[in-house]
Amino acid sequence: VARSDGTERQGAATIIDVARLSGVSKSTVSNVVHGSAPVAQRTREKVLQAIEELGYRPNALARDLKRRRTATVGVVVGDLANPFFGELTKSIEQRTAEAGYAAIICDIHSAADTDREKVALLREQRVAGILMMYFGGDAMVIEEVRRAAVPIIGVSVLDSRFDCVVTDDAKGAAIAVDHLAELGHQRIAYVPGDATEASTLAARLQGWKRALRRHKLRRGPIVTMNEHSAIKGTIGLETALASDDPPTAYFASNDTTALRLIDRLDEAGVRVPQDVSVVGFDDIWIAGLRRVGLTSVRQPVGELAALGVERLLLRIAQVDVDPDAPATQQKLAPTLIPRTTTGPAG
Amino acid sequence: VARSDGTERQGAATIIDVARLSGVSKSTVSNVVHGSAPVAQRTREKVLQAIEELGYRPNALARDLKRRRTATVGVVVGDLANPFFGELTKSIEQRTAEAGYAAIICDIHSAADTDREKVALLREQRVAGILMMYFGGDAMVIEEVRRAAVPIIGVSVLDSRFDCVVTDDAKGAAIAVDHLAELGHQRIAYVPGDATEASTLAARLQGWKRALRRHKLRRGPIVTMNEHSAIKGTIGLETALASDDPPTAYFASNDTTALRLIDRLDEAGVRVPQDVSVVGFDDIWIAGLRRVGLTSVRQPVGELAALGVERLLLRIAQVDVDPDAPATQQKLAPTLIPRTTTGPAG
DNA sequence: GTGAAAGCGCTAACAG
DNA sequence: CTGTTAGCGCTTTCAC
Repeated sequence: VARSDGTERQGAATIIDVARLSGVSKSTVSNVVHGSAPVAQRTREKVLQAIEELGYRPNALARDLKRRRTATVGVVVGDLANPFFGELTKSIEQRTAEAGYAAIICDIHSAADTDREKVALLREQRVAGILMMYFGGDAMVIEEVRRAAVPIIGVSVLDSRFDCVVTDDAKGAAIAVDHLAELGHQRIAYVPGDATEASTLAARLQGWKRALRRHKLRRGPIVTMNEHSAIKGTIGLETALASDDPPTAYFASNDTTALRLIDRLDEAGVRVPQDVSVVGFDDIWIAGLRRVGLTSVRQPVGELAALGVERLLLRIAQVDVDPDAPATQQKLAPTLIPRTTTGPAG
Repeated sequence: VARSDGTERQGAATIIDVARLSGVSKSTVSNVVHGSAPVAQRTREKVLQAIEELGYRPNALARDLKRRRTATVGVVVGDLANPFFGELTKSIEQRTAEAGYAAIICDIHSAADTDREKVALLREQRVAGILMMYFGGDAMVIEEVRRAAVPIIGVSVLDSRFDCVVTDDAKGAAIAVDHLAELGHQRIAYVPGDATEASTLAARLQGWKRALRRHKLRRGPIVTMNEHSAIKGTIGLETALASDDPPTAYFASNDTTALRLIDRLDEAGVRVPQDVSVVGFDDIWIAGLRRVGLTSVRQPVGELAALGVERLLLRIAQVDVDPDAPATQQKLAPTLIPRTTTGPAG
């Protein structure tokens, strides 16, 4: 970008550069850019041409600083590489983009990355709101957003302290167990996956327990795929298989876990579905492939994203009016998609 | 946040609020926050306490506006829901976060979302640099970033006009064809997937053609899974299967396409690998499941992300020194992972 | 060690 | 219709 003194401008053109080149004032430029006030046709053209010539783009930093609000939202996700969260994040990004918001996405890569730090970062960026697909439960996070009056919405995360849009996980677990019980299974294990968010994990566990009780079935074991996670009350897969009374069905907390479980079962020579049945949760697209054929509980991904973003936008709009409106919880209905990894109890 | 006049403060606390509460000046607060100048122990403590009390977070907008540079990068991705890009994006976000940058992620959801618009948006946000995992080839994009001196790096995208870090796609295609040729296949089809980025698609097509020639094999058909994409020179799967001389092997441009292809083959009663072999590209984790067992060309995802981000940081550091340094291209070696979807030609 | 002052680029009254 | 002005919250010399 050449300047009148012949030197190259440092950095990008500013509104002043445009004003100078077109011989008008900053305000007029601002008016043609935003259409906030009527501008004479001839003036507008001159300004537009100057903008074109200089490759001018308004500086969002300056605009937002002045306006005291940004058109940016923060998105916190536990694992983008998990296809379920990949799809959900994509869908969320689409909705926010449509609403004119840029999305700063933060993945929680390890224990070193805490949601608390991510939220602090997002606050510094003055995001208009935050969508959480992962929440560790830290009260400081709640405190931080509350005092700053930054709306926060849990998507596929349930916490009574903020608005949430979730699948009815307990019900999802229940319909999975119903399906298995109808097939005659008596010993149904639960397989929590570490790829699942904590509150979600708990709700599905709860749903599994209740459904077993409802069907008057003994509670099956909680089987973990992760050797080092020696959580009490849990047993490893080998132990489960070697027991006197091994499970004939496994309900996994999500599809990636179900898929890894089936792989281990295949490896161990346990036939699915002849010997044991497996049902997953999420219904990621891979589950639908013939060779996979995973029976799964489908979550309405698109709705989750749409309602989560809608709620966030609502909160953003009302933040000055009623920042302390009570938290709302929306639970969407899941659907069982029976496929070929479940069959009659042997 | 209570103010001295008893009212609630609007919005977040500023550096001035902190200064007032601790009885010092803005500069001193700034100094304790950044350690940019020595501050007396007692003063520092007072300031720190005020910060704590007010829940003060520096406003990144104001800081960046003043500094004339942000700690934000833009990431443009074609399809986050594709597991390959999910993994790659996750890995990239991790690297940028480690380097202290926030990532604004833009997915190209449809033809209505152009990379050009996304780049314009990112420029307005004054991102320090852009990572492109999708590029439509629009010259305006190049022009836009060039004149604004915003570094841009293609990751898994190849274009001579900017720095790129890619897998050697032609070589990947070649080793896939080599594998098939060794198994005795003579008629090898190419299956482009619309989930693959254009330059990548072209490179793999090129590699396939060359390898066939090298093996002195006739060029097989280009088979499309997408009925409406009646690109000339392409045939539908049904047509391919019904031909006098059907392919005995298919090389798909990526794993999701390969997986969908196998599903269609299964549906049509064509056995894989007994009747035909299929090899994919990317080696997403699903490919490794026993029930899937997809032979695939592995891309070094972690390296792609690491080198891409490294290169971007380098460019950002040098942007004032040498903004016009020539574009560099790094090609990483792919590896063939043979599994069970490929076998000897019948 | 600490404070005062000058902007960064922009918007939004308010005059003219 | 168009220009002037006063900041948004922060960093960064430069005095004291």
